[in-house]
Amino acid sequence: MARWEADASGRLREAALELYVSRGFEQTTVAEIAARAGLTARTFFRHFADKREVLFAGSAELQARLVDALVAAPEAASPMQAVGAALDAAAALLGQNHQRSRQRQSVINSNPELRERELIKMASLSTALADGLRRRGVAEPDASLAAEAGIVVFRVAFERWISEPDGPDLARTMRDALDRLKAVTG
Amino acid sequence: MARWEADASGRLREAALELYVSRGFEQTTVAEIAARAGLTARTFFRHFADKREVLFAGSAELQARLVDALVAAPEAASPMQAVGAALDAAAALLGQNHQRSRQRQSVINSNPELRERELIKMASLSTALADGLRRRGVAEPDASLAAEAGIVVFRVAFERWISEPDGPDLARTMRDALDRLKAVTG
DNA sequence: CCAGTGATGTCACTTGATGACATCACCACC
DNA sequence: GGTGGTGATGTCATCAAGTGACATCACTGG
Repeated sequence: MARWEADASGRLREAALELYVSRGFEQTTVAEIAARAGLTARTFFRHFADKREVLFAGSAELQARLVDALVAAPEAASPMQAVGAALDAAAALLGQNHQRSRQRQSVINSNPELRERELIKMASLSTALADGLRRRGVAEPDASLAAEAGIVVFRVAFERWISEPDGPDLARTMRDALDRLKAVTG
Repeated sequence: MARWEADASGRLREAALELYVSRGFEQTTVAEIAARAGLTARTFFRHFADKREVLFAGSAELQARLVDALVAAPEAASPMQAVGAALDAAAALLGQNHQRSRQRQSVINSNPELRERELIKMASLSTALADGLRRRGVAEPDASLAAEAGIVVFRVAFERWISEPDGPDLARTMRDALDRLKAVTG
């Protein structure tokens, strides 16, 4: 029994993505997004800290799942094996919706401000993974390095997966990238 | 001689850093920075694209030097050895001014918008290094992975160097971090 | 001496973002 | 059934970032 139309946040997310795709990020005003969702600009900023954040609403959940997978890895697993488990979880969560991922990523890639925001989300992921590794008893700087290396693999593999509509699935692409990283640093 | 006071850009950089340090980034307006430099806000935006960019004026030169060092590495050098040469160049350029680096980094670390900007500069560095590696004949995804791995080492080592006033110098810290990365991914 | 040029100033404007306050529908409790 | 609380929203005012258009002003080259 909603007092207002339900799921204001979801409507704002949807309206924003549609407008960002059709006219571009900069050409879209917050007032337009809110109007399309049947709300006002002031309300938009109650749901999202700024105009970019609306595209990253799912990142907190992604981070939580990655960390869960990392800490749940077998105690005997090496740091990079634990990171690998986190990457598997990421692939499971993002590996669907190739089309939607591609669309969203295209918006992000076409705007520097959005790329900045994406990078800081990745950095947050990285520090969360490093925290998880330290809780597993991994010392510094190994924990940070393994976490950052995992994020590198994630980014490179995700980009590759996005750009190859008929390539292997995300999980496979990530495992391949991880193998290549081992080879190239070795 | 100069029609106006010389080095407007340098005066703006200096004024901005002073104000960002003393009152914080958000609490400083562009009008204040410009006034301290004897200029107007409009002129500030002719020198710097936005309020954050003034802190990253040297990044283009840093990038050029890293790429130069990378492409100048011996032809027989492996991808990671070439990246290592770039890191040596970075250490030579940034390894001085421990005090100033620390001050600037403290401003950046205390503000999310500035951290975003720093991350995108790092990403730019990474793609430039990957380009350089490809010019050296390194294929994808190895070029991207080696470049990103190099940036990871750079970031982790720089942070470590900043936080340890009496630790080893930057070049040494970077070499150590690179060794640890090899160990942890191996 | 004069036209051109480049750096700056002035003005007007849009938009992102925020604080203060009002409103309005529902809910719990007496 | 009131009655007051609560949470989500709207309204209004305001600030600061950023930009376009145009003026100015000092020097430079012919």
